[in-house]
Amino acid sequence: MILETAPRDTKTRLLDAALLVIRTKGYSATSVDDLCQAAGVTKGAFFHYFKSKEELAVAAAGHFGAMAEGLFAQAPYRALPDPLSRLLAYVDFRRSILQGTLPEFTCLLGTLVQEAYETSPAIAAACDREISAHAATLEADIAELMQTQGTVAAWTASSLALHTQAVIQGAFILAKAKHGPKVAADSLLHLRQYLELLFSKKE
Amino acid sequence: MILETAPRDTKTRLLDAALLVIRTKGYSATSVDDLCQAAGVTKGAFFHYFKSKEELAVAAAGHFGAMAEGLFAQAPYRALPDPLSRLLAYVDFRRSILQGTLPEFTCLLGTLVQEAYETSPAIAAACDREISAHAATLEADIAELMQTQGTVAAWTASSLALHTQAVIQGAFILAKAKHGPKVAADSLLHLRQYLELLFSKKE
DNA sequence: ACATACGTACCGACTAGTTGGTATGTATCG
DNA sequence: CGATACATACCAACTAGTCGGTACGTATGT
Repeated sequence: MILETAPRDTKTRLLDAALLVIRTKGYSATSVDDLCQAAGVTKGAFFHYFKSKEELAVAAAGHFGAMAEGLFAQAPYRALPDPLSRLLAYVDFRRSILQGTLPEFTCLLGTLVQEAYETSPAIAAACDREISAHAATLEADIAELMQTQGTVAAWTASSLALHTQAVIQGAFILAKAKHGPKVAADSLLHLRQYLELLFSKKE
Repeated sequence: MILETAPRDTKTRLLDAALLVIRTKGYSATSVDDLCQAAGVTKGAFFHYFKSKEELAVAAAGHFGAMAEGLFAQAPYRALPDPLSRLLAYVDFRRSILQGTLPEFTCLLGTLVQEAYETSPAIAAACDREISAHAATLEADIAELMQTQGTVAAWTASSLALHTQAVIQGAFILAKAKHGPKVAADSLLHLRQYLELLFSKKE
């Protein structure tokens, strides 16, 4: 039995093209024709797989989330033994992937949600889902840290996990304004220092 | 001599409309007709004052920056005597203005630069200018703090000032994803705590 | 073995509406 | 008078989405 390679290929090509083009031009400024051209696919194919541009955006958010999940799950820092090392290494890892051009390392979800939060509930929900899912991967380590160190605080593990994502998203915006990753790397260093100040035991 | 109220009025109406509409729908999704309708002005008037949509965006960035400058310059916290109080009160003030709807309290500059950083150098430069100018108002207090406390660090006053802006921008993105200001307020509390951990003298 | 039937995966011309921008007019003010 | 401040009509280009058609693999019936 021969598995058809074509169908999945075309759909994936469109999703991959969406990641790049939308992160470069923004969602609204990206036309369906742009996407088709970047994917090397016709308009007929586009609307065969997605019934609207909005549906493509929702699927692209899922595609981006799945890609990120794979990237971070496979990353070497995940194998570190204690939660503090893992948390700090997560920030270091995020800093290390600030490579290449801006559309390559910035976040599709932040781009999408900023344009669509008022006009497309479906896109906003998809972005929230993926961002929150990624934050949740940090929450376990943070919760463990708080417990073993007996942290008493006004904030929760969840709020700190989301704060890390806020810093990352904000770092991307500054990187776009200044057209380079340096300012983002600096901001991640401040985030790292905050986590160290919170959880490093003072001897 | 009677100052003509009309010309400046029309131009300001367009700029004010731009602040609201662009923050709601995004830059690309906002048409010139949208702007004219929101401002109660015709297309002829629009192109009388701005020779292109892009030029309007650059002017709107400046308008937003000027508005912010006034708001923060007049804010009561500015009168506090010591730099640490002023810095922490700045964060508290930013938290206190997370009121009303999202388009009312989010940042036009972050919205604009994310959409235009690759496609419009003029808009990107305008956003960078305004964001950096606002960050600079914090830099003096941070530098003074570092000096009086003899802070020895790998980071600079400038990088910490920019980091505060990254947190704020990222907080807005999360607020948009979750459609409410609570997550943003929580993130600002983490920023406040970071600043306290950095600068509060342990007695 | 072969015909019929059907579903999936496309293709690309087309349309109705929208876009940023222009051309040309007029009204008012100094 | 001439300059400024609009208003209105208009246009070429582009927009998302549609639709009739094709190519091809597979299942079924005889």
